[in-house]
Amino acid sequence: MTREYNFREIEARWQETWEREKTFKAHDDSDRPKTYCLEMFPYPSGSGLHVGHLKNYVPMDAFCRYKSMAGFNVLHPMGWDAFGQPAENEAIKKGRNPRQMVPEYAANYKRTLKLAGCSYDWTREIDSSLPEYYRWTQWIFLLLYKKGLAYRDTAPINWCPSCKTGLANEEVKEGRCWRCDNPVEKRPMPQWFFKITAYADRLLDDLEKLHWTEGMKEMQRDWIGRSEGAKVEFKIQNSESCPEKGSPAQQANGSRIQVFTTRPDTLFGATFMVLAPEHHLVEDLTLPEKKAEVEAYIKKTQSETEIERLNTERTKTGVFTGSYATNPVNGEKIPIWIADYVMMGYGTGAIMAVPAHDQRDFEFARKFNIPIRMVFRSEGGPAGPEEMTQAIPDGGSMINSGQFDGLPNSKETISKFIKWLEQNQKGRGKVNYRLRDWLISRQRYWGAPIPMIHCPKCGIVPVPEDQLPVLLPNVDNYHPSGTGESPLANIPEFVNTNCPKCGGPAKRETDTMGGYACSSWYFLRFADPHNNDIFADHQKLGYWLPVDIYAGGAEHIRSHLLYSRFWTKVLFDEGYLNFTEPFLTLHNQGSLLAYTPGRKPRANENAESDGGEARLVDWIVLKPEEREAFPEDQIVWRWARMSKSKGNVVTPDEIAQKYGADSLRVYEMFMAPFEDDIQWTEEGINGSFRFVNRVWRWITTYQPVYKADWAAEIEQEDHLAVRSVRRKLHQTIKKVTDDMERFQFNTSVAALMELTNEVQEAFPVKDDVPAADYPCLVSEIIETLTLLMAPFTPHMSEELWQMLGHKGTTYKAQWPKSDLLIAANDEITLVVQINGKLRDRITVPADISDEELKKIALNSEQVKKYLVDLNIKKVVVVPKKLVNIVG
RNA sequence: GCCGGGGUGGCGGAACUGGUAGACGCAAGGGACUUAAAAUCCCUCGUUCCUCAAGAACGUGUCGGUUCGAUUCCGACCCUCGGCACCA
Repeated sequence: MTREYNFREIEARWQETWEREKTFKAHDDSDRPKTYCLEMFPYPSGSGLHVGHLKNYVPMDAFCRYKSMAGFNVLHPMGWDAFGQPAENEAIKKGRNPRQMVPEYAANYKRTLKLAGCSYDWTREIDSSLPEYYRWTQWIFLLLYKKGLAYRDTAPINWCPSCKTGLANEEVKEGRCWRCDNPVEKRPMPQWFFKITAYADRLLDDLEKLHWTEGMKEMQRDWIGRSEGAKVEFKIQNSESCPEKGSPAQQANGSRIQVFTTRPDTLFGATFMVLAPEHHLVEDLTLPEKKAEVEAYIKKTQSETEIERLNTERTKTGVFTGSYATNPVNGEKIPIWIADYVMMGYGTGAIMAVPAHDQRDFEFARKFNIPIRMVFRSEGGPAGPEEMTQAIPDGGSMINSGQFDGLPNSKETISKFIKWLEQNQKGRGKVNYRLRDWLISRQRYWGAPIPMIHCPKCGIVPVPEDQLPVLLPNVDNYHPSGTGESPLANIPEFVNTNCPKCGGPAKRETDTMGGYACSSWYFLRFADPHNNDIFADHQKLGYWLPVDIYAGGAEHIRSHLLYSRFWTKVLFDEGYLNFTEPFLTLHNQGSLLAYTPGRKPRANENAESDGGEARLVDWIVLKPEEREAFPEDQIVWRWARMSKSKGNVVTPDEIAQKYGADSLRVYEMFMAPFEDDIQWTEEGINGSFRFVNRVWRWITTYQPVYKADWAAEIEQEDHLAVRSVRRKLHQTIKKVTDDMERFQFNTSVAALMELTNEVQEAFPVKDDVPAADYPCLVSEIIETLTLLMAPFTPHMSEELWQMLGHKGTTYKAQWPKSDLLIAANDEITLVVQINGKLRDRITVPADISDEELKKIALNSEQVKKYLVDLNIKKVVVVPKKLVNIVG
């Protein structure tokens, strides 16, 4: 009586039904508790979705379906991160206008997500490149500006010569552009920044509230990089060549150099100072006779890429400026050097160097013969600098440190130094961050225009809110200018405007906002995506937000999450939100790996890689055209992340065609935990396909036996002979429910497989109509299994559900409840150990007492033969589980 | 170098708060059905010893510790993946 499992027809039909019935529409008013589940919205690329992308979408979809069945009002929206460089670069490559291209690509993504059976509320679809969306991105920019959190500054920025635009600090990975992987340069440019550093402590402290893994929190902490210490002022001594007067710059700066140090306790050991070559005082501090040398050094460091400078292995270099400073604690005259191991971007760009207790300073001092002075010493350690082979970071007690001598080298002593500095006005306690302000300006076309106007009279004036959005003009040529200016600068109709303040002629800001601006608040928009009066209605935000479960790639941990958390806090401070953290729980999905042919690099391929001594490559993917002629025995196969560029992608379309979307879903959830990578194999998906088929076959076989009112009569039915099946059923309900809550899809599927195996053994699939021995139990299994499968195989479950005579969708059906009495085992396996070694397993009643357990264990034939020459010292009994006989 | 995750059969992976290691699946081998194949169903499947069985020993990266008992806890080390890195 089995029916054919025609998955192609079934899946297409139910996808249409869901769309027609708006099954997944989230309602803003409901008695049910809400849950907001969100995947990071994708940039819809031209190559479309492959099965690897579904590693995120499919499990999250199963989770949403489960939550809906468990009684929640689920918000599960989707949109497109379409504004920014990836889309623009793609459009340039294809010679297309992003305005037309993006919707096409988005439509293809949407089609594929529907094909995979994903349950999105498409009425909330958003596209960050549409004016009705970016109007609010601009609005938030103005809000930040009003709060003094958006500012313009000319500073050396990370410049990607390939993308021809500036990059935020977070977008630089190992000195390379996160998008195109080319080395970045430093370039001074007037740019817009967001003052995220003002929120550094809150971004750090609030991590405590979140259900993120320790690893993810730690990454955010690392990136924020809080360190406590002191800011200390070193007076510049007038140089001997011009004894009485400092240069104008020296006077303007009060003739002082500010340094940040985490170790003010080592101040007495500071025997020189080092400034970053870019430090603004360098020019003034350089004596005429040192000028040539210093300038040559600066030139040399400028030509170094960020990558070269990041290399910690190389030896220290630097030059003496000829000037001296005064050590504030002991009045000593110490030389001022410049060296590239001091970075302008961290702290004040200047350090006090304590060679005895800092390894970098030690190396530098040894190389340039600068005195080394210990300021603490421990017993057994080196007695003096001449005995040192490396810096000693801490320990022992203070020496050579005036009134501090004898104190232990400890945190308390550091506090005493800071107090002393503050009392004597030589410095003060200071917290420093690695985090730098967020560079938002892009000299590119495809982004939200920064809503600012430059007026010759009034200066920088924000665009009034009622004039938003500042529309991105439609143009033919949107290529980067290459001059460093945005393409918008060449469009007079856009640039020329009137000052909102004085009405006079003025010019618009031509930079656009980087894509991260759009993605820093989209999760708020989903609560109320079509609102034209505000970015989202306060009440709706209050109902839906914050996001309960957020899932996405680990590559976004530092930038996107940091920026989103920052904006959320700003909007909270302004009273727009009633929560301070947007994403309560966070999951990072693993990737899908494909077995990929490659080859060893040729001799020249590593040597001349751009950017100097870059990473060593030991494997290069074979391009399809290259593979044809490549000798088979020289191919090196590896598991590599699926991506279009590697030519190893598998599309959902081809898999849905061959095995069905439901089998694909089961496979992606079953093969590994959510966070782990999956090695894609066709055999694997075939295994999932077999499982789905078995469920289908079993349920359709026994469907004639099904009675919808089984629940009323099942307690009267005598199914003692098959009670273990019913027990297994209820154990499985519990197992799957618990695992879903913990985001453990792989073990959920495994539990369903176990159940299916056991059910099939008790009620085999035969060709003839099965005997209806236990109609109520069979009905319970049919119904429960159909529903338990629904999150994993939604199409098949809908089909079966309808076949059983139910109206409506499984999405709104009630998730099965486990009856703990039925699930309870009436027998347990007693494990008998002797000295911790397994000797016997005995089946005993579940309600057995400890005494009986002990008795049974000692009487076991298996055990007895070991007991002959064993002097029993002790018997450990673990209730209802185990007996360990110790001799 | 620092921080974080992880090392379990031929493979992917299970094992709740210390208590039966290897669930579930893949691959492999054998068998049933079939003219045949596919599909399906049944059996075997960590290693070693023993002719087989019964049974035994070993076994969760390595070494050591705590414990009646350790994949699980502690210490040291090795490998691997991810993040950060002349961060003052």
